[in-house]
Amino acid sequence: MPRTKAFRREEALDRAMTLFWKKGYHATSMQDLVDGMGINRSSMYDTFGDKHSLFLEALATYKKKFGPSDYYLKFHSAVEGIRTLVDDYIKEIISDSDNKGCFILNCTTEFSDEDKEVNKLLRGNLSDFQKLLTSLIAKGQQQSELNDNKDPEELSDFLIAGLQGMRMIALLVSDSKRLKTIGSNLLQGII
Amino acid sequence: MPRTKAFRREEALDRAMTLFWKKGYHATSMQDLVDGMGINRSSMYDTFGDKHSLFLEALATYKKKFGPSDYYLKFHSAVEGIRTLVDDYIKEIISDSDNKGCFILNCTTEFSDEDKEVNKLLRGNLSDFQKLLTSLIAKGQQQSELNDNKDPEELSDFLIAGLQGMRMIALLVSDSKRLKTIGSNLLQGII
DNA sequence: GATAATCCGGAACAATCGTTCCTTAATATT
DNA sequence: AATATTAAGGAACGATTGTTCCGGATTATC
Repeated sequence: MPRTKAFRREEALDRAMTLFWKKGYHATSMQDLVDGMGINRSSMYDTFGDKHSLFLEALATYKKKFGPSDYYLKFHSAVEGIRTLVDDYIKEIISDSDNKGCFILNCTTEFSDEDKEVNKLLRGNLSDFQKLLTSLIAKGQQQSELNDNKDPEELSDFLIAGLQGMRMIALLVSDSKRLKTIGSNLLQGII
Repeated sequence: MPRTKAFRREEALDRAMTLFWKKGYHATSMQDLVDGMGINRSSMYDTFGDKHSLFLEALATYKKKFGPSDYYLKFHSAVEGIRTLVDDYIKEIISDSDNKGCFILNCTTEFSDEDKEVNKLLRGNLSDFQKLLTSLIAKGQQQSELNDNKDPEELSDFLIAGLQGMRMIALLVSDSKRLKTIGSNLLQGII
């Protein structure tokens, strides 16, 4: 009976994610979204509800696609896992040609405490990141790849701070060599 | 002949700074500013021009008040200067009870490349910060307080990334002990 | 006290904001 | 072919956006 959907929900959501990612929540208008998502205004409201709901879905999509992944736990060497994670992080920054930055970090500054739902997602992402790195570092210490004179959790905090700060610097300075140097200094900090 | 100003320009600008700092550029309306600055709408336009000009002044004010200061160069021990800088940074974060974060970092994510004037100010701030830390680290190496096996500039990048990332984390997690631990790990990274 | 500069209150502007609604077109299932 | 569901097009809503303008109140200087 029903007509098949003429647009793919997932694809439209992907485009919304990119728009919010690039311009932020407040600066992105529904008109921008209608234009950028390639679907009708009515379809947008029917499919995603209001602007805020659409934004939450877009942010959740980003977290799923670009957020912490268990992939890095699968390396035999924990240190190799961490090194790959840092390298991938830098690659992601370098390939961000239009300087969108990290959607999560963008939201962290845009919504201080004004939006509880957004805040919960952001804290969840940070928590996931911390758990991942803590596991990796603990594993590296058990394998004696890493010095075990420091708490894995505290080293994880240190590493996350460094990576996120690196992302911020990259928004103002595009010099891949400098990023790589920061990355290598961060790795030395946890060995 | 002229009536004396009934409000102090500096004080009004200070309040505008706090408003933009807390909510960002796009989310702060002129009505918010009229209410928050405590002056009349007409006076606001007469004194500061349009919204964008007011914002630039507010941001410049922040940079002057909270940006990199040569104060830390005056310590006899460079390491003590750096340590004090890091401690002050952490104190500033902790005392930020309503989670405004860093105005500069907020702007870095809000304006990717859309505003050249803002971007110039942000890059200037980063550059000043780098020069300050590079001087401090170089001085520390000359005084043999620091190991000189690494380039001061690269250590400065490393330190800035860590400090800025710490600020981002603090927006989601309020735990001063964790911040201090990150700070001490950062200091160890440059020794 | 007259003059001139400033501040204030508030109305008004066009433009845009997010959102809703109605009508028409299209198509997969019965 | 009839039906039901979806997408599309577009007008319209009230609210808010940034900005301008005018009239009146205030006050330091002459």
